Amino acid sequence: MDIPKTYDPNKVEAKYAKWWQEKGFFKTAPDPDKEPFTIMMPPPNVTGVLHMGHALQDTIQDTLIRYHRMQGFEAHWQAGKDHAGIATQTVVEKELKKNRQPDRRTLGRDKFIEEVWKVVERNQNVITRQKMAMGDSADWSRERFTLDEGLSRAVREVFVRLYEDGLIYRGPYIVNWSPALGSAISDEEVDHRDEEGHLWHIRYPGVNGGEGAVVATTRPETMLGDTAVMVHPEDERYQHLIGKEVELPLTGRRIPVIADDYVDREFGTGTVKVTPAHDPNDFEVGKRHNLPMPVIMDTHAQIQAPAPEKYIGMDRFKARDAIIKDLEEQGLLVKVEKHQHAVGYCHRTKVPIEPYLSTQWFLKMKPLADPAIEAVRNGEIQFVPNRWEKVYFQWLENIRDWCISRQLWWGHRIPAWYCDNCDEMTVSREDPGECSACGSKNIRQDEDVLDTWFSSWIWPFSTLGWPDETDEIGYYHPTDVLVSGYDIIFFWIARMIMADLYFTGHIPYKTVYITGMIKDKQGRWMSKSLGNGIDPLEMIEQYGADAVRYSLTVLTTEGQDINLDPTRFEMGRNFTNKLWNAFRFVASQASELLPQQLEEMHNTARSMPDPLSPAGFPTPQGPTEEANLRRLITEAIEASGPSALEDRWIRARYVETVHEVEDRLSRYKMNEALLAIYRFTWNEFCDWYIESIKPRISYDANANEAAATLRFACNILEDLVCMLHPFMPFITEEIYQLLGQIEGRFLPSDRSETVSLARWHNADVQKTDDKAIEEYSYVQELVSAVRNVRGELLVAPSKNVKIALHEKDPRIKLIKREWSTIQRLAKLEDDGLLLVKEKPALSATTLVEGRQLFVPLEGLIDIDAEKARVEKEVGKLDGLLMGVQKKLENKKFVDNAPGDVVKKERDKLNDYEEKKAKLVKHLEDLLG
RNA sequence: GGGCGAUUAGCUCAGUUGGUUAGAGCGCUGGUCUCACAUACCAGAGGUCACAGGUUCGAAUCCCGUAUCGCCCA
Repeated sequence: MDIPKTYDPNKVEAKYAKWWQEKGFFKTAPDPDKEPFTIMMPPPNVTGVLHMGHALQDTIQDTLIRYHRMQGFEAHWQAGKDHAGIATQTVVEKELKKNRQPDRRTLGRDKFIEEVWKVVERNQNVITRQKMAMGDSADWSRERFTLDEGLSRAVREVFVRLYEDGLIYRGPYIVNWSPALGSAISDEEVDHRDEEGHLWHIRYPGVNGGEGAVVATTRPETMLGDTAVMVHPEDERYQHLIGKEVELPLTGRRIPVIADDYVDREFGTGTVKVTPAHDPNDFEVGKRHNLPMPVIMDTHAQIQAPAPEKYIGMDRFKARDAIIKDLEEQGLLVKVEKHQHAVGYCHRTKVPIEPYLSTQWFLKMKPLADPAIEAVRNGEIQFVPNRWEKVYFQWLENIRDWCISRQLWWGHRIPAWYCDNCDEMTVSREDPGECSACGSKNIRQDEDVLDTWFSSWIWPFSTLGWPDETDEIGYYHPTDVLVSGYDIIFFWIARMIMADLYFTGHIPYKTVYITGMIKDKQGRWMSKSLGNGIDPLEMIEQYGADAVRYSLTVLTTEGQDINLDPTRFEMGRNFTNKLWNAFRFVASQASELLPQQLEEMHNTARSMPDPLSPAGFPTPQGPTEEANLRRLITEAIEASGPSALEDRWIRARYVETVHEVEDRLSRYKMNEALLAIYRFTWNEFCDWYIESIKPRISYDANANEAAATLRFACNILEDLVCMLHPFMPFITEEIYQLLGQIEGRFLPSDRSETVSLARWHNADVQKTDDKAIEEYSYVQELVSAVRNVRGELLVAPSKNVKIALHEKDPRIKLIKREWSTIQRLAKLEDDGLLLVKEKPALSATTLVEGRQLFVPLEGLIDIDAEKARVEKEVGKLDGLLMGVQKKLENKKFVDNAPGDVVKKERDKLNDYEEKKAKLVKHLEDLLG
């Protein structure tokens, strides 16, 4: 077999990504005989490309999916994409501008939407290909899009039902307005930042030249929309003002002074201006006091009528400067103070939010929130790590109504129609042809679209065919795990739970696994503007998808943020290289030896006597020969069970590793699961097992034994790649396929076509082997001890040495049995085992299991180096002894600690003292 | 203002229910191109577990506080 010397991930990965799809291994269907395991893939925005966050979350999801698929679950990973209203529309508008095409308004709604679809279709494919490159084993044939026909129907059903249930309402309220987007946004889309601003004290003169009032404000430009001045009703300083009027500077208007206990007497002057159309609190005041509510800014936050002519058309911040200047000139600016305050920014455009009075659609959240709180409170849904539950509760318990309308074109258009004849509104599942009240055909659909999250919050069931009662809903839903980041707990996760409970009566998923966020090396968010993003595809190209997955998984711990340095992918690459070479070694030996042995079996089978014919008669041809061959093969397979100590040891360690992986995965400790496999692969299979079998497979070894050993090694390696497959799907598939091609390995007939459908070897049905582990550990300790002496005394690697043990050492039998292994690993001479009564001259001394092991180094030993080495050992023991002695001298410890703990300490004390005595004796010898 | 997280080796991070000689990868030091792998092998150095108290026979781990950094909510 021709195995390339270096592993080329790009080539291999492309091959299997394609093959898996062609074979349809990841397609699922409701199957009552199998238990489902389902994950809904968080739908990525169609605007973007894959980023590191996706790479991390997809890796975790894919690992869970592949693991369960191998365990025999109908493992369904629901793929899909999100139309991402604001993001997509913005991207397309920018693109139009860049290409000097007509802008959105000029194009008109229909033409513009056509343009968006073009971009979306282009991006859709790119994203899917990227996810396939990651190795995502999703069922792409069931992929959904939030704007496809079925999901659009589901969205409309949800809207209409909530409207009919009285939870959706429409009306004029103060909303968070993003002047950059020209749209309302929800509370969650506003970021608050503490900023150093100013508090301007402005005099509003009394109507008859009186003093009037001095108001303090952080946003003087809004004064153009003031319709009152307000004081606290019990504030004795201002009793005389209540009910009077003051002049509103720059406008020529008069406004009343009202009393409302909303006012904080301690803040500023205790007198505040009231701008009902541009401040949420003032809006409430305005309603209470029946104040007029002039809107003095347009949708781009430029001043508009009824503000004075002079300011019209000015941007709000330019207007602020102008107003301050004008007030100053008129002597009405009393004082300016520095002032720390929170400013809301549009999450997407980073532009300050304008509180803005406009007519929008809202969803009452309280009735939806209560069951969602309960579902987590009673443990039906669990967050991992569970600290996020607190965040979830905090938000739901203080929930506010959700503004769901957006002044955009790209999205689900609100299914409400207004009648031009009777002013009635029709809300309907089907597009109505006429007004539901007066029957007029003169109706217009609402111009606005719904918030994107209004379609993604029903993702777990809309993707499965809801509102129809499909088999899929009954089978896959509720799903098992949601894997997502903490940044969208409010936007998405909490809302999904609310929607599912309301519409299906079920939870959407049992577990919410919250990942950390990927930051740059210095812990900063990755962003385009900083240019510090790491492109996963670039990394895949450079290191391979398996390496990227490996590194991301290992770096993920309990939802902690990851500060990612791209060089971290080297560890993944190194691991794939290590695994590849281990495979290359075993497979190249096996593919040379096993076919030869098979050939011999054929010959033997031919010359074997027919058991039914009398001895001495010539062997007949045909079925008997085949039967003989079968017998020989069966024998060969039996012979390739674990026979040597290292076989039994590696098998036992494999079983223990499977056990560890299962345990860690069940607790979502992905990194620990993978590290267990890593250690098994590198530090046990490669460092010890392969090295141990080398004598048995070398050219001068017995051919049958070598063949059996290689068959066993191939089997272990195959088990290993199966265990690793959920984490690193590509290289494991490649190795699995190539292992299957080794002639003479005698594969079981039920061996699966692909490793992705290989059966997971559950640990609980396999046996470990304590004796093998105990004995092999001694071999390891012995070898390490000799290596330590060699290393510290700078014995040349090419130089073989001898070892000497006391003739009564209880391990001598074991050493003799495992001599070929020990000899090779410790680099000993063929006859390098000496049994002695006392220490040979000029020997280094070390301890194995507390007993002395001598390394005679005549002519090589450097007394000073050996002294230094042993003194270091003694020093270590002294440290340990001190700790133990201190404990045992403490009467309280001896009296109070559990018996076994005290005994352990006593044993340690004896052990250390014995060891020390031996080494001290050795030191004395060296000096003497 | 409320909440959460972090602080462990030069760097990036692990460390279950309190009892280990506190670990890994990278980096570092010394030695090896040993017929799978130099993306490797062998050996080694390196930590007062942020600080200060407390509980306990015993604390990196539990409790209180302080400091620094970061995030979320208001």
